[in-house]
Amino acid sequence: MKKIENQQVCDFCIQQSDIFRHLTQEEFSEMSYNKSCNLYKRGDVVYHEGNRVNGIYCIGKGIVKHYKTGIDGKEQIVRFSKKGGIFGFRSILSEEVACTTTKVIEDASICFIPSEQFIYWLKHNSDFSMKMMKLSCKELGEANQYIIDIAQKSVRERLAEILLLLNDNFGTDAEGNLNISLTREEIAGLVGTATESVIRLLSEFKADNLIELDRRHIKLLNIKQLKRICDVF
Amino acid sequence: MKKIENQQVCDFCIQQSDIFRHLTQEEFSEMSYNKSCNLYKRGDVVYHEGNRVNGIYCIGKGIVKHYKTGIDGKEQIVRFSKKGGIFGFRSILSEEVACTTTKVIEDASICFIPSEQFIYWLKHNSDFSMKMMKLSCKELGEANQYIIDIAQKSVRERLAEILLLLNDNFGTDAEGNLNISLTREEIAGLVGTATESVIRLLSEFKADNLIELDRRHIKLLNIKQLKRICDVF
DNA sequence: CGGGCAGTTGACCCCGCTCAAGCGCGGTGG
DNA sequence: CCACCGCGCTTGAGCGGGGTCAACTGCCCG
Repeated sequence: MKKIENQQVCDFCIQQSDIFRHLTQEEFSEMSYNKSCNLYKRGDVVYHEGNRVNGIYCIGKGIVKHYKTGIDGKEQIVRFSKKGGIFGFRSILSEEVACTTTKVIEDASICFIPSEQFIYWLKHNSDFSMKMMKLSCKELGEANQYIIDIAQKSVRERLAEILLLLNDNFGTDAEGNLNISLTREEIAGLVGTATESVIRLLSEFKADNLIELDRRHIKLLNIKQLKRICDVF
Repeated sequence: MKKIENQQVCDFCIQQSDIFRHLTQEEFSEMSYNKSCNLYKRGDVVYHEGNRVNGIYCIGKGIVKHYKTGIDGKEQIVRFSKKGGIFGFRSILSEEVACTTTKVIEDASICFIPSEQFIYWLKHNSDFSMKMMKLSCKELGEANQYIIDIAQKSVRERLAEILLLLNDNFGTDAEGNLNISLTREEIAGLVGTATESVIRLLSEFKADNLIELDRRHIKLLNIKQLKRICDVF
């Protein structure tokens, strides 16, 4: 886990983030002073499930996955975070240990802000506090949706939904491929199924001309039909 | 849906709730002035999924279930709230419509506090605001746990877990029965399975002397063994 | 007494998980 | 430069958990 001081990229992360838009100039300077910025490579772990987290993290560049480890070490991915996103706050605010492991899946530049600083802002800047409140409640709504999806939809439906969700969250590159590179196993951990099932269903989708596959590059060809597959509700 | 003004029970709900402990005397009086208290019967709906919620609710007495409606109207219960609990805040804070329906399962006395009042407190009482933050993040952690449970555990394991969870949350009455009365269908909606599966597994548990069944009264006989069943992680 | 709903039980079968074998590609070392 | 290795990916076979459907019971209530 290589960590390099890199203040320049770090300022970028503040500008990107909705959460920090409402800081005053003074607060902004204080933040720059107190935070530290590190570079991470794919596979690096930011923190482990069950560990105490003593600050929040914001992303200037790259993508991380948040997952819980279950039976036989099988990963269940509950969320991603990308440029402009923050994470780690759940554990601090609920005063519990981390409920997920956070691992880098695309080389990233991530800032660390000590929890004292974070808590101080929450208490003294109500705009910031309301933004945080909104964020955590939004994530709660998404988690609730996830629960009913996994409980009631078929794997096929969930896979279609996940593909659309990745499309919305990460968009596409010049060739039209999803702007996130996941192994089949990671997709399985996201959908909540076995790796083999993901492979079979992706092949089916390809045969039906819904998607194009080239190794880890996935291109959505027929979004309307994919929506029809997952919108059973 | 019978609603009766009932100020006396309502004061009780404020005293019960952790969330309101930190209000000043002045704030407490203001709250009593602005809130309204209503009585609900089993089956009454407090608000529907997809509707706008314009205040938060706190419970003086009774139990409600929060559920999402899925395929064929199948309910997925995501949470309960009981005496001292508050709900409805997620929708207000995330500025979205309600993501769940809230229905009474045990006759209840529930207060309504307009969102302007709620938001005002959040902005002007940082203790209150921190409490709310903690609550929403705690719920988020529970939702994440729920996701991996449903994705990776068997129905048998989940049912055992749910029984223990009900035991922790609602305790037992004088005869040792769980202090919450649920239909088999509701248990199924909680576990995320079919009603018939719940019935079969409950019978199994009974045959193994893990529980005692008498209609909707459930009594846990061997908590240690139930824990062993659900703790596969 | 009859209707309706919750609960129960049995039969059936399909989705999706597991296991096992084979393939393709990139990296490494001789 | 090629041979080997290992990991990620793919495909097939088999089977079992659990969902669905249907029939029946018991109980409450009009």
